[in-house]
Order: sequence, then structure tokens, then C-alpha cells
Amino acid sequence: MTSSQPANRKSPISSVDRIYQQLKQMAMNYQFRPGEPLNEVELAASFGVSRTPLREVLNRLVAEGLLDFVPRRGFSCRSLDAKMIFDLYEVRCGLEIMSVKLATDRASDLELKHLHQFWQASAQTFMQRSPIECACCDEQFHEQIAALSQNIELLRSLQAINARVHYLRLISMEQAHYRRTTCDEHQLILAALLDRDQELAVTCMSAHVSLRQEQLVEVIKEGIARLYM
Amino acid sequence: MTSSQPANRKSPISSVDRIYQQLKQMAMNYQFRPGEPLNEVELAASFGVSRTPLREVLNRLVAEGLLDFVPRRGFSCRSLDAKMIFDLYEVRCGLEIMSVKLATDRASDLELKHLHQFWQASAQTFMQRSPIECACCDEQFHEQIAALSQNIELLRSLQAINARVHYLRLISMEQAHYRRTTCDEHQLILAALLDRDQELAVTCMSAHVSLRQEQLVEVIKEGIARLYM
DNA sequence: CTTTAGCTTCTTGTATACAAAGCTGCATAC
DNA sequence: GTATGCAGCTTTGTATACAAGAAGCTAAAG
Repeated sequence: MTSSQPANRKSPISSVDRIYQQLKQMAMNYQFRPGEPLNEVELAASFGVSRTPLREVLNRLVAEGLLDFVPRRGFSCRSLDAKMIFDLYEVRCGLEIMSVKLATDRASDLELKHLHQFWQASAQTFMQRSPIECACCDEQFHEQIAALSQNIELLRSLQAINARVHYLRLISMEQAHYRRTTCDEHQLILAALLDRDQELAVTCMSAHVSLRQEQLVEVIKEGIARLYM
Repeated sequence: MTSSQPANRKSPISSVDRIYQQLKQMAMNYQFRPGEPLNEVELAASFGVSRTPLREVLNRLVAEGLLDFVPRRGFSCRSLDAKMIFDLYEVRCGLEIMSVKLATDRASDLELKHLHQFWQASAQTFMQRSPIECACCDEQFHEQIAALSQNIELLRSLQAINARVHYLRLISMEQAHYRRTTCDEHQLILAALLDRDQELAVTCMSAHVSLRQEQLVEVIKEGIARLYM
């Protein structure tokens, strides 16, 4: 996902880095209920650290939109608000279109070949995998295309949004139907990219993301239900 | 700019909020040299606080891309890298196009009228104002259009980018030539919006941002020179 | 029975202290 | 003359302590 630095030397992985990864996963997967206040003392104890490094992590996650914060009232799990999700998908759609557009211009043949190989390997076992694995594969596919745009900021923006909608991707991947269409649509996008047919690639990507947007109401409903059962 | 909460009640403005605003301004305007390490003790003292709240602010600014951070080596001013700026402008261009597209669909007549009034008032005195004021006016114009998209996440993304390219906007506004063309181009965008001519609005906005992108090499050169004199 | 005032407790905001890692510079060895 | 290693200083990472604000609870009054 977002992780970057390859543990420069040794592999110290400072404690704040470790709890950042863990808390981020928890926030992405709504392991806290929407709006649930996070008790700093409790959380710190559960990670075996003091409040100081924990708060630094919490601040980072707030800045990334994965947690909420109100002064003097503390940190809490972000809400799962339909309007916000729609907004995120709308922005995502725009970023994805930029990605394919730039990728057709800038990706090398070798890069496209690697993407192709990656997706062939993924698709082969896609229907047998766990929803979590499918969601991650899906994210990787899209983020690899963004990477081919050679625009790091575009990639980072997309990654930030993907982290925030991860939970819903997960929910949708639990239905075989969504998995199948995802698979098919990725193939179309890939084919257009390999042909370097920019217009077609944009059309396919646009259709792909828009379709997900239409299914969003159902997925959000399911996602909220899941949290309260 | 980004600021949000209207000081819920009273006006306590916690110290971390205060130093956040200040440090953000300093980072936006490159009041530290690119790559310059920030001494926590020194900085904390200069703000009259301890390292704890300062570090929370620094972490936030790192997450927003306004500062750099390397574990065990501390915080430093972000670099002023041409490639990064180009990437940001490319993403910005995409977001701005989304903004006008959505704004023509969703803005009410009243909202468009307000935008019109705002820009008329600004344009009148544009050539007499300070570069700082012009840069802020420019940002506001674009952010108001993004707000008309009714998409909060789109607005936030654009604001985040604007904060990161603020310094270069400032530099460019010091030249009367850039100010004039900005003014003219905004008028064109505005006219298209008022006509609700989506295609034209997109064309104008696209031309506007692309033109800035072309001038970017010069502006970056000037910006870097300014920092080392 | 409901409401509110005041007290208690819990939680967050911030300062400070200390440990550990990094950097600098000098001295010694080759 | 260059390189290497060690000592001391600087700076960051994290724990802890304490102050101040919010929340909850009890008790008394209407």
C-alpha cells in the first residue's frame, strides 16, 4: 500500500512506524465503529507504548482522513458517510482517468508487459481468493497504472483515496458477482493500454469506475450493516 | 485557505492550532531553505511551547507534504524540486477540470453570481495589489469554483495542492505580465461558467492551467534564485 | 419525577526528563 | 597525507508527570 522506505539500513522500524501501520490497517477496515471515540491511554497500552508516540500516529492518520479529531474531545473513528464516499469516488474517477491517459503516453513496453503479467497471474486465481486479497489486488492494479503515469503525486493522491475506501472495496469483493465484473473490466482496460489506445482506455476506465459508483449505494448499506452486527 | 472550524465557542484556539497556522505559512512560503533541517528545540522555543505540541504540528505538515521527515534525523524543509512541481501542476490541472465540469452542472445561479461579484471586485484592484494578495485572490477564485462542485473532497485535494505550490504562485504574481493574463483568463472562465457552457469552461480552464505549466520553468528558476539571495 | 448544581473522575494538552542514536572533531596509526 | 576510531556533544525518541477541561454522578430542590 502506502509504505515506502525500504528500511534504509538494518531494520529498526521505529515503534511509531510499527503502530502507524497497525492503526492504519485498523482504521482502513473500520475496526472501530464510526464515531467511536479512541481512548489514548487504552490504545497506547494495547500497543505497549506511551501516549506520546501514539498521538503522533493519530495526528498523521487524521491528516490522511482516516480518523477524526476534535480539540479537547480527542480522536475518534471517522464516520461512514455516503456523501463523503460518493465524493471520494468522484475524485477517484478523475484521477484514474488521468492515470490511464498518462500511462498510455508514458509507460514503456516493458512496464506494460509487467502490468499484464501481474494481472494475468492475479486473474487466474481471482475467484478462489479471499475478499481481502481481491481488494488488495484490485488496489494494486489501479495503483500500478497510476505509477505508470510517472506522476508520483497522482499516485499518492490515488493511494490516499484507496486507503479511505478500502473497507467498501472489501465488502464489494465478498460478492462473486462484483469480483467477476472487476476481472472482466480490468482485462478490457489492460487490452486498451497494451494497444496504446488512449481513447478506449479512458472509456473503459471511466465505465469501470462509474459502474462501481452506481453499485455504491448497495455496498455502503451492506458495509454499515456489517459494522453493527 | 485550509482553515475550517470557526472556533466552536469562545475563542481558545489551542496553542497547537496557533503554531500550526504559523508553521504552515512559513513552510508554504519557504521561509526555510529547501532541505534545511528544523531544530525542534529551537523552533519550540521560538514559539514559546515545548517539543511535544510542536512535533504534533510537524507531523501534520509532513502528512500534508509541506515538510519532510526522516526517522532519527528529524524534520526538514521540503525540497523545491521541478519534477515534483510539474507533477503537482498536472494533478491540479485534472482537479480544476473536474471542478469546472461539476460546477457548471451543480452550482446555483446565486452561487455563480457571488463568484462573479467576488471576481469583479478582485479584478478591479488586481494590478494595484501586492503579490501576496494576488496569489491569495487567485487561490480563492479557483477554490471557490471547486466549492461549487459541491464535492468537499475535490475541494480539499485542490487546497492541499495549492498550499504546496503557493510559493511559486507568489513568485509569478510579482510580474505584472502574469497578473494581467491571469486576470483575463479568469474572466473567460467566469463567462463560460455564467453561460453554463461546460465545454467552453473546460477549454478555458485547461488552457489557463496549461499556460501556467509552460511558464513554470521560468518561475521555478526565479523561485530558487530568490531563496539563495 | 424531573432538573440542576456541585463534586468527582476521567481524559486530553503540554512540559519535562532521560535514554539512545547521530554527528563532529581530534588524535592516532598506517 | 589520508584514513580510522574514539570521546564528547547534539538531537531525536519516548515515558512520565501534572494541569486543565469535559463528562458523569449524586444529591438536593422545585
